[in-house]
Amino acid sequence: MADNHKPPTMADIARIAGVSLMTVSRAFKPDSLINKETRAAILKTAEDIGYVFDSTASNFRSQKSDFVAVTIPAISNPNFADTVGGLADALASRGLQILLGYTNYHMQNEERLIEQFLRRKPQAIVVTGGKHTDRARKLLKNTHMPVIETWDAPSEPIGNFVGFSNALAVRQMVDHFVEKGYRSIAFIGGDVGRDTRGSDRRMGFVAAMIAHGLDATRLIAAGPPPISALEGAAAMARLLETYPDTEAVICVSDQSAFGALTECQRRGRVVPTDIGVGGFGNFEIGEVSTPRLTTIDPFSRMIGQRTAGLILDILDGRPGDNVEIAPSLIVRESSR
Amino acid sequence: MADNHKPPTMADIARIAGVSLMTVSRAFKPDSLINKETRAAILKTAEDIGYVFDSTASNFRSQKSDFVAVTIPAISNPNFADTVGGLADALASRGLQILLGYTNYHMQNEERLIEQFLRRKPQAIVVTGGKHTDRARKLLKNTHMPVIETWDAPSEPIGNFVGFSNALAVRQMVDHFVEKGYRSIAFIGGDVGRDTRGSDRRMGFVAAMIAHGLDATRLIAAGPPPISALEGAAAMARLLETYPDTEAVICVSDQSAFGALTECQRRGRVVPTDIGVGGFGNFEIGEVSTPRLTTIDPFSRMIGQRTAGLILDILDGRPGDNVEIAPSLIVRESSR
DNA sequence: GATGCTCCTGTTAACGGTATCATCCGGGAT
DNA sequence: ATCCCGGATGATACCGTTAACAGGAGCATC
Repeated sequence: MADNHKPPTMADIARIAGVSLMTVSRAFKPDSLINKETRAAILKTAEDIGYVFDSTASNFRSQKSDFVAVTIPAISNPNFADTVGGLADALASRGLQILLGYTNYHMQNEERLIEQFLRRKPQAIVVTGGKHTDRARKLLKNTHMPVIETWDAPSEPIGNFVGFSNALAVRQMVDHFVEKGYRSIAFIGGDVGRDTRGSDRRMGFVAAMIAHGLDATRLIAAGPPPISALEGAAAMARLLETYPDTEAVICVSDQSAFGALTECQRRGRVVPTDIGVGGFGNFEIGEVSTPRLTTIDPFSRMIGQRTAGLILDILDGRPGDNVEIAPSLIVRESSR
Repeated sequence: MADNHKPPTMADIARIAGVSLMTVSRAFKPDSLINKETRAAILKTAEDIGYVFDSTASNFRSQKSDFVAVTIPAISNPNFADTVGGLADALASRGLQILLGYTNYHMQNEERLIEQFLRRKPQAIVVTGGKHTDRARKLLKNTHMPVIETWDAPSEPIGNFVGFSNALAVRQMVDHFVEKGYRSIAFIGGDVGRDTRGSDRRMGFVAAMIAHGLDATRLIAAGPPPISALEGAAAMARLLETYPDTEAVICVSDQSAFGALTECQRRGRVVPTDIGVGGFGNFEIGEVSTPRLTTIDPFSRMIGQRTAGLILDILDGRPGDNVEIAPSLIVRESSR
């Protein structure tokens, strides 16, 4: 097969098939008014000459893309990966493509990504969390496309949101621990302001402890996210040195909770008898550890699916309602 | 700020700033011939009227996008996530955007994704593995853009590749186990043909065992990928029931190896004394388990970085050389 | 026979940037 | 004065598709 210099266009197909350019165009739209045989002939011609539909030209002329832009803190966090997976699968049925960007937990990067994404005129833009730079907020506010914030329930959402209050979710865990008799409870992580979900969880911990009339000052820093199991273990070591009488610890994620758990075991502290451990995220690691981790399931994948539903609602002109996810406490053997 | 009906274009800026359209266009290209003050004035005007650059129009007219298309089996696999992360970071410096798609370990999905991606005329296309449907191969062969296969070292690459032989990587592990005195060695996973990396690893296991003159028939199925720790544990249970005298097991991934490890412990088999366990992938879970897992580090992130380098080489007209990654055996406490 | 309707096809004019080439200006070399 | 040259700007055509509108053919209805 000789290589001609220019890739074929619809005009080439039109000429060969003996129809007009517009008819060729229609042949490529699934639900357009066109004779079945005409379409078949056109598609065959297209296949024969190796025609490749030009989405760029199509998007340009119709002034809308088939993209949905999404920013997440990190692709390596299974929670966000699940959310994106749910979103992508649900949107694929409508032919919508995900445009994915990683902020590495930096709002500055998020702003840059948003700016880039807006240039492509996506059908909607999905961001993680409810905290953004002023400029990012302004950019999102000024746009006319659906804006969805996820993994949070901001009091002043930019557009809509699909998420939950991280603070309230942690409160569930504190309530559970207190009910089970733990009193001296510590929190690991969420010390770096830029991980807004982490610090929301820590703030939720503090508020809940105060509400129970308990000491809310046992806060251990674990550094910037993402917090690995090893960092969780290091934080646990510091915790036990600073507050040896700690009865329970709640960690910002299952990763760090797993690390904390192993550190307890290394030091001969029996979980959950000597010390209770709670995580966040319902990662697989908490399901296969010994003992298994008490955690909070944020329904990561569902967040993605509901986000997709919300986007489609809005695009179809239906009212777009915020979705409050209700994270669920999963009690396992790492707590009494 | 009242909302006018149409978003502003370069023509609007040109009118307001009193320059030609072309000058406005130049103001947005970093290294174009334009007076510094003129550019500043134009950019200020743009900011004032809330102009958003239209990448679609730009890509359309210049007949090239700033996309690099990438397909991976699953976003939730940390190895692939790392590869994409390395790729995305390295390409971002050149303003290239990743267009990411998940195949869910199905070549059919990969074919569909490739077809979609080609319509956007990306600068390059990156796929995972060296096995594809006939149609996908044909599509990739016919295109004129760089095609990179990763995570494999195919004997007949479509374009270039950045990867390694999964079979040879596993051979390293077998050699290590044999050297340490293990003889009755089993393999878990890789039974489903469609996970080509998994089955390559299993084939590598079989070949290596035969080369050592050992029994290569202890193969345990673990079902379709991705294989969770729980599935790894179940497979281990079956292994110990079928071949109680097994001295060591090599698993298709660290996830499944961790599951196998916990199952051994549940049954009172001491690792690595009673039984040796090896994984693949150098996941964090193998670093925090007790004992820690002997594994193979495929340098996931480096695969992404080197892929980016290769793409840039080709785009810049430099020769594009295949990159053979040399996965490295990491011996830890799960093997003697 | 006129009218209306459905189904299908065609003509034309964009969409918003950039490639290309032309032009203009000021200053240094000739 | 003339020429040349590099920096800066402008005029114009055009990338490949689709929106919008305009028919025409065939058939049923009045």
